[in-house]
Amino acid sequence: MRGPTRSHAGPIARREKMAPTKEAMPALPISVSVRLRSWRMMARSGGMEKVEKKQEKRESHARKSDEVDQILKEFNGFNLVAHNFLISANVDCGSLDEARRLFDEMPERNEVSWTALISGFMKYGRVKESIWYFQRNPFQNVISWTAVISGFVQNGLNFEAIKHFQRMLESGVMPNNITFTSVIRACTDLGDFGLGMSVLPLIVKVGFEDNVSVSNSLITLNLRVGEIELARRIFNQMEKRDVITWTAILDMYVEMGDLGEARRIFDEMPERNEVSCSAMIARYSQSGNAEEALELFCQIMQDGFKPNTSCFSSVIKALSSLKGLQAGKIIHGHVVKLGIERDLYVSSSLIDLYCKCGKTEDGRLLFDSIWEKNVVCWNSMVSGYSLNGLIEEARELFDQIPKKNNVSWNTMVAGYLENEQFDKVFEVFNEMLLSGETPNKSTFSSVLCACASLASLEKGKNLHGKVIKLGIQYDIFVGTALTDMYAKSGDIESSKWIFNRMPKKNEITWTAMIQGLAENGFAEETLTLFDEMRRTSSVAPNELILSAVLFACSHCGLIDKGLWYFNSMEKVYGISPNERNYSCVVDMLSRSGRLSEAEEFIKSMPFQPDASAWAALLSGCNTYADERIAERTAKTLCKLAEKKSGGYVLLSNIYASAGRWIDVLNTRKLMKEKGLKKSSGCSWVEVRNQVHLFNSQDGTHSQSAEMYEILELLKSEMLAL
DNA sequence: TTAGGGTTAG
Repeated sequence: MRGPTRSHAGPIARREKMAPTKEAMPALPISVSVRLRSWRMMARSGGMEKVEKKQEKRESHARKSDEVDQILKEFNGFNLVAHNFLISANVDCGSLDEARRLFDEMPERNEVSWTALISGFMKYGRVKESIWYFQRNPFQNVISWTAVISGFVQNGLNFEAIKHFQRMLESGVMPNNITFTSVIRACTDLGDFGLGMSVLPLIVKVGFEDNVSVSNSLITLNLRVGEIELARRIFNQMEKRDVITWTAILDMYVEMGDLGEARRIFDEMPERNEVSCSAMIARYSQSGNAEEALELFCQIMQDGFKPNTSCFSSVIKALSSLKGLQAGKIIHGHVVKLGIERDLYVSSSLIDLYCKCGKTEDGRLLFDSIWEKNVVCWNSMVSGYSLNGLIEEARELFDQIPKKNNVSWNTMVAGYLENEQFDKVFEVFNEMLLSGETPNKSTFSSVLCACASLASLEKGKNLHGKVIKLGIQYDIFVGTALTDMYAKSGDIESSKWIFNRMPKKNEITWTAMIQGLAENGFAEETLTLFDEMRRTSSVAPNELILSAVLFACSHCGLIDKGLWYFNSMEKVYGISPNERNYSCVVDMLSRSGRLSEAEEFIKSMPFQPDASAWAALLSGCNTYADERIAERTAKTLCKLAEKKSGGYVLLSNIYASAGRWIDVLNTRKLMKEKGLKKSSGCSWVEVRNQVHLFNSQDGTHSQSAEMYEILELLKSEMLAL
């Protein structure tokens, strides 16, 4: 039989009911005690899989139970210590009902019996039952109070934990180091720095300010709320430090963005264990330093360290970002060999790995092989489908998720965005709201991005209002999405307003703003902001930023500056200029009349120049009336038009913009002869959150007849005036 | 009775 919350081997002592005797309770022999303890330790350290394997080799589960029964019989059927051990052993294996049965049967219980059951219920999320026993517990000492407080914290009920801490103090029981550790953890999880630090005077009063566990939890509290200096001060003041202190301090440097220093600490740590190793690998992996994560993993393997499941899940994550399918398969082999493929962290990251490497079917096979899937497995598979363009499969699976969380919704929203089905983005977003799930930073950044793609200012403004209500408008992801949305919708002032108030900006934030300014024609501001970025931030210019800068230089007439930026792209920033960048330079030179230079520049391009480069030159030829170059350029454009479908339309447009109307007519004539049709233009307008499309050739809009009627009416009224 | 580490969305 399986327990309610995880797989278990079943109750340990299925014994017949014995008549308990209260008198004559000799102490349990040490050998028995040790044997029971080792059983318990085994259950604890390795989980039931390990226990089951060991049992297969040595003795059957039933025999072990018989052995325990035998021991109990030897001691007149009842021994308090043995019973307590049995309760703990059952708790460790998740057989809570058997633990309770044993407890209820006991003729006499001590504080250990009570605490074992109370903490046992807490451990498996059965909070109400835990409290029921706690309230009836005659031994409400510091240990059982602490068991309840830490139990609340484990179950995410942090306010309850604090409340019980207050009640404990009111009842006159003094906290110990473990109580303080649990209470500080509750404050950390609540993100309440003030509350956490308000416990400090009591810690000093009771004399635990030098305790390693208490200091460790205080360091973590400070790091979580960004009080890095205070965390460092606590660390410096500690006389004794353990492996947990050192692991926590790794986080401090990661928080400061100094992974190099974190690695130095890791290398110099006086003591390392599998947790500190997995912490370092995870930090590399989470910060996008996949190669380092992989290297460290290999190194600790070479050093003979046995990686745990955390190491595996982090290294698989690193491999999926590197698209390391082959290495991933090797790791998968190790995982199977070690029998840890059932770990949900490992299997979820493996699904992600296969999908990120384009092996969606392999990901699905793995997904189907998992018996007890959690929501992360589902989300990983949904995400896998959508990133491989299988958005319908993603939606189908999404609909089957038994208990969706906000990541499930965000995955689906992001999936539609990635697959450019913007109307679906809003549809799922609305479904999400209706389901009662609260959107978060991730949701808003995706939905705002959809608004930016549609240049849908009304929807974007509406979402901005929601974002303000949640107080997340200057978050790096949301702020960037808002900056981009306003810029793409043409509201550059609002875009600048958000950008200027963002406390932290990354490469994408700067790109959105610089590109936004350039595309909205604010050339000088583009260049000023680019200079500011170089002076004040550590962000390196990327291809998009430099394209925007070139575009701005071209529009400002800053030819030499533009050429200087163009030349520095490869030399200084290591970015190979693309066709767009080359065309931009051609445009720049042509606009300023340096036509021969522009023509030479086109010829020097490392790839086949596209129509836009020649078009820019032709436009310049028209402005500066250079017939010779114009003729050559027009011929080349004609050849290009023949090669490409739709080339004539482009050519005709180019001639039109260059004012060469005879050539326009000739091109159109040529198109007619070849039986080509000009594609129709269209425009759209957004009314009450709905985008209405208008086609220039056919009246596709359902209400076009009514619209024309109203137009006629307006016309006649205007004429009457 | 406790503190440090892991997977999926942006």
